[in-house]
Amino acid sequence: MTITETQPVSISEAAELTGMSTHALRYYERAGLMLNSVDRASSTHRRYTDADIRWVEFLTKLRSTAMPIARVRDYVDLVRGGNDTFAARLELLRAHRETVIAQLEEMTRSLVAIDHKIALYEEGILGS
Amino acid sequence: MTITETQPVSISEAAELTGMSTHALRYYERAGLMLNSVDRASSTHRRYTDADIRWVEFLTKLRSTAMPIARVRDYVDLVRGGNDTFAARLELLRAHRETVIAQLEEMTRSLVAIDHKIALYEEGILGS
DNA sequence: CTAGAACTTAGAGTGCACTCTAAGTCAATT
DNA sequence: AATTGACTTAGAGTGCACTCTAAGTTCTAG
Repeated sequence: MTITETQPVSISEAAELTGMSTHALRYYERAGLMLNSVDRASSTHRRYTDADIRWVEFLTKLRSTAMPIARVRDYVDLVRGGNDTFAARLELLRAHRETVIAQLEEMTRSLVAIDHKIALYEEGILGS
Repeated sequence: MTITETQPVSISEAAELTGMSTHALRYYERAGLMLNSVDRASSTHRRYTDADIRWVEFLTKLRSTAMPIARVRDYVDLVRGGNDTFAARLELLRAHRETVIAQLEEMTRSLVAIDHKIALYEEGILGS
């Protein structure tokens, strides 16, 4: 019977679980990133389900790879569009994948340059 | 005699060489990121030396690894501070290095999640 | 010498992604 | 029943990093 927490949670608990602020969670919902608007208990207070939490976590992955909010919304809109949008979603994610790889490469190149400068400092060689 | 371009260049040429806008180059100078203010030919027009260009390129590496402008300025101030600041500069760069590595790790984790979703789409399994 | 392009400055404007505020409502405790 | 604290909304405010504008100056070509 050890079923993992399946009770919907308040916005502040959702914030703790996802590492976002309550403000940001409301902002995401207003920005149309929430797939279906979060349920309300007492007709006003939000109740985040497990699925909501997992969705926010996926959004966070998109955002942490520098996908702009607008692009995230495009993806969400496609998901809302149903099965006809499978190909478009796949294309969007693949395109994003390429930008992420490019970012990783640029970052890695920059890191190498920074490491090089660190090495020069460690050898006491440098002036700038 | 094949000496590489060593003539100072105009701001628009500097922009082309560094991939930044002329606006951004002026902004960086005003923000105190330029080590020593760029020389002026005709007492008004900027002349970027090779050293200036290389410096901007290094700044770009710091920026492309998400070092905030304010932190970059801290580093520049240390460099201006002379040899006494070697240890502090090294420390700043090492600390930044850690944040870059953390960023790379998070990005890579997110990429894995995105790849996983792509794979599900490719197998025609998914709904969100 | 003149026209036009490129440059100068200070300061205002932009876009993004939150973040905060105000004024009020709801829930839990005393 | 009243207080306290978490929640609600719409909308304003913030911080960052540019980016643009206006009004004027300087360089270059003809």
